[in-house]
Amino acid sequence: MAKEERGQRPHPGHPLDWNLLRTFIAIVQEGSITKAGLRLSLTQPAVSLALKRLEDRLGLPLIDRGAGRFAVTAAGARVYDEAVAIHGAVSRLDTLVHETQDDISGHVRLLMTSRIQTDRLDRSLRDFHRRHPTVTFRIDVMESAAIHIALLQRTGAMALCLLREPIPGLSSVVFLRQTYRLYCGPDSRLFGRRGLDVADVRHEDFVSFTSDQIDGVLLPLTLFRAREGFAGRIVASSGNLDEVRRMIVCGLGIGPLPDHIAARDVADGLLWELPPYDGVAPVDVHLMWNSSAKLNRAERALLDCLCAVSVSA
DNA sequence: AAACGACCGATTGACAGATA
DNA sequence: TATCTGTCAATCGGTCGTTT
Repeated sequence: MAKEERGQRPHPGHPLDWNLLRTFIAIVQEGSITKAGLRLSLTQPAVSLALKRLEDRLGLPLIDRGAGRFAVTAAGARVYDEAVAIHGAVSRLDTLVHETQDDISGHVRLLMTSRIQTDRLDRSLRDFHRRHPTVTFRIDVMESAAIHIALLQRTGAMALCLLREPIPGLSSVVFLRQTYRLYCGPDSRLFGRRGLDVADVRHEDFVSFTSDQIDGVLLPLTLFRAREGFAGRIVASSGNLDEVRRMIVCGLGIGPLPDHIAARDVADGLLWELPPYDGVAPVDVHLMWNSSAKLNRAERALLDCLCAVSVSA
């Protein structure tokens, strides 16, 4: 059928064959009908015909194709998004059906900000692994803002990250309370000096986190600097806690770190605590998850496990 | 630059097997 | 028996490298 003849939906209410969507996903992902055929163990004509059937069913061209030409149309992009969502749901059916009551298996993807150090988390993972040794893990480290997006898009099941204010659609409990304090490195003129006042550090160059902004999850640090009249320039920033620590130790400037993380460096003579000595700001680590996402049993079990040891559980 | 041929990818027609 | 979905073979059209 010529494309220009397809202007209406010729099969209103006709049930759509799932295989056509599966084939269409392969065509879009491979960017070629031939490659899609190889992936699906079909011949190229079979894939070409399947695409043509899908286009006929929907009454719209989905791929603008020809010799040396392959482009997903706007309608094709919309169909692809829906097909992927349907594929995800269908793919989970087998796991959901075959999971038994007393044998939890599966895969868990946990998202975390850098350097979440707490025995509470370590103990939970150790206990969980002993109880469910067949469950596999993947832990991805990223910035809190990226984690929030990943949870909303359901590409991760749960996360340990910072949170400024509640996010619609995401549930959270406080997993760990931590206080940020200011530190400097051994090269700083302030290193080793006791009994300093905030006024003594106000004009120092500053190392900070990329989320230390008015719209970031470390807003309390921003507010602290504004409240105390810090006038030093921000000479370096990173979203990774290890890199912020490195830049402070290397003397690029003074900067905030969670006190329990900095404690060992202070003991080793790499960091020196600065005023205010009661801490800059409390910044809690939250356990977060998408409340409307369908978790597998492994994910649900780990979430229950982590919730049980959370501060605000 | 034009012509040529090899190659690649898509479509079409004929036909076969499975299924309702 | 009609329909759907697959394969095979032939064909078309474009790209690319080589030759003239």
